[in-house]
Amino acid sequence: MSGDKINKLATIFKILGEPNRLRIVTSLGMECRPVSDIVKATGMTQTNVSFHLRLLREAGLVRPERRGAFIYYCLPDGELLEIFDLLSVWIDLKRWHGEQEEAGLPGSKI
Amino acid sequence: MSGDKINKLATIFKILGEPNRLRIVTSLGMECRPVSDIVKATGMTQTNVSFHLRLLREAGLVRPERRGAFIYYCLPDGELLEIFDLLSVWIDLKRWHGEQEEAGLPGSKI
DNA sequence: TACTCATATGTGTTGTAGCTCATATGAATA
DNA sequence: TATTCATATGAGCTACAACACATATGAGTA
Repeated sequence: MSGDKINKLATIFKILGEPNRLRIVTSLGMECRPVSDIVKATGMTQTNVSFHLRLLREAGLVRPERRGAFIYYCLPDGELLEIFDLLSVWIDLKRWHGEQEEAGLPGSKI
Repeated sequence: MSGDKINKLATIFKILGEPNRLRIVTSLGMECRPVSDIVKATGMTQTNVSFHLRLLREAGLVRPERRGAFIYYCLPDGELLEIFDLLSVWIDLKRWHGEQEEAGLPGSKI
């Protein structure tokens, strides 16, 4: 994989690697919601939601849409949610046995 | 999606959101390689590779395997790489138009 | 135009991630 | 067992991410 691709991928991962941001994205689902709804749904402060929305927006992970006094935010498409599900299933099935404490070599401290 | 699932997902994303770590993972591909190989392939210092390998290991994203004096690291399975490809294609096709500078509302500064 | 509501943004603080240096551990070999 | 090679780990530094507060902007309405 090219260095450029890796950097873009890492950027997306980093953006999604913040629990509050991931909550915002998943709370959207496939519907567009105004910021005030996201604030209510997540319990975060308005300032903080706006802060994270900007990063998500600049990364292209979320799309704003003004409707009157409100600004609705939407996911660009549903594929992202499908990828989340894939990874989530992967985590449940293949990994995350406890806290991965015993990740070393069997019978050794590495 | 449950809060627990979101946290686990966010943890994985955060781990993969560091370019050097992502380079380590993708440089492994489906083969197991000793740390010294990873050091050569990535150009990072040994200390730093070890530092990141620990995080990857604790997250279950990489599996160590001692062979004599060497410790080989492997990906637990290939599905992870497939997910990377999915996201990478998504980035190329749907997103990342320039630097997303024009992510606001058309004809408005939001 | 003045006022209100919804959202964005600039500034400052604080915790933590990433990195390096020095050193420890553990396997192989003489 | 002494030495060497491969890798891990603890301590300390620095930069940046996440957050809050105060304030600005921009749309709707009286």
